[in-house]
Amino acid sequence: MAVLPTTLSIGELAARSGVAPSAIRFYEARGLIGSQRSAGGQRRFPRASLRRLAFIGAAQQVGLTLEEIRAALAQLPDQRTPTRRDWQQLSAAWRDRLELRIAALERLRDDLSGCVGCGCLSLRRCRLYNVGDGAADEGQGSRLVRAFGSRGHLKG
Amino acid sequence: MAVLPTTLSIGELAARSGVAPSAIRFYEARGLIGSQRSAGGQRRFPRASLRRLAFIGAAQQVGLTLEEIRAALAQLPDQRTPTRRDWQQLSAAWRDRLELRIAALERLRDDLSGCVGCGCLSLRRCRLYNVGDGAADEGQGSRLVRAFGSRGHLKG
DNA sequence: GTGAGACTTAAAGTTAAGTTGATGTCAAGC
DNA sequence: GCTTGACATCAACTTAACTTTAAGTCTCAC
Repeated sequence: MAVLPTTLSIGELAARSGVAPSAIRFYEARGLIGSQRSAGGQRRFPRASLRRLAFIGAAQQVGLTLEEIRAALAQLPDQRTPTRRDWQQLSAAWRDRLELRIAALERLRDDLSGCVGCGCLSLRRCRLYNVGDGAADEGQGSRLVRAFGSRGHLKG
Repeated sequence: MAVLPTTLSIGELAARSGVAPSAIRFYEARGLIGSQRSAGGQRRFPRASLRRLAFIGAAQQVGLTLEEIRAALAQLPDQRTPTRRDWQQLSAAWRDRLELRIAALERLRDDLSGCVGCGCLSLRRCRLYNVGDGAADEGQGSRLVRAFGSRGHLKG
């Protein structure tokens, strides 16, 4: 059996985390992850970096940007193992965001389901498509579809 | 009361749809939407373009790229009002994608909930974080978090 | 102690989905 | 019939999150 090393090279970390070396360097440059250096200047990561990368991946799933993740991680005092309270706060915030995104997608799905077979695209009063049309004298067309959710997180 | 015009300038279409003129031009360049031209070369959109834009917006919510949306729209014979069957096929495909994304987010949420207060970040066997770690002799670390869902749609 | 392969940095490239700017034309109310 | 605001095109810029490339350095198994 191979002995588990106490530190990992960037290649080892990449292989075990599934995150590309270039991405890991990128995260380091953005302050999401730290490393020691070998005598020759190569990165040496503690094993905790694996958790850190998993954390980053999970946070991205939630729809956070790297900057937001960096800010969240920065709140965990740097060389301290996060406390239960640290973690509770982060995960609660995440769950709220997740719930919102899930609700938005479910709403869209339900509206879609209600439309199946109705020939929506040619109808005047479909919930999904009767949007912004026929509002000529109102000066402020409805924004049903746009209001569905956090479209913004995809592109800032 | 103003009379509803049979065609819309790009500015009118933008105002009523909530989509910026530059975005509409962009969609036209990408083949997602068409227009006639006035004698002087300005765009004139049929009122159906409002539905088209709503369609595009809804599709983006589902996580489709503009290219995928273009392909979907291209299946609807160009100057024909889509049939019930056309629409059924599209919306069924969308719902499948939505279901997948919803399921992935719910799984993440549930794992998060299971973790609240457990001090995950410092534990060895949390579902969320015990990923790719300790797999030194396996040569193929697990990819739990990465398998959560379509991370890819965010960047292609 | 050496050679292959992993690592280093910096800069430039990539993709999606647009926005912004420059420069010039159209449309319409007075 | 003119001026003002909307519109036209085209190219360049933007942002996020990386990847790729180039040129050079380190490591370590033999």
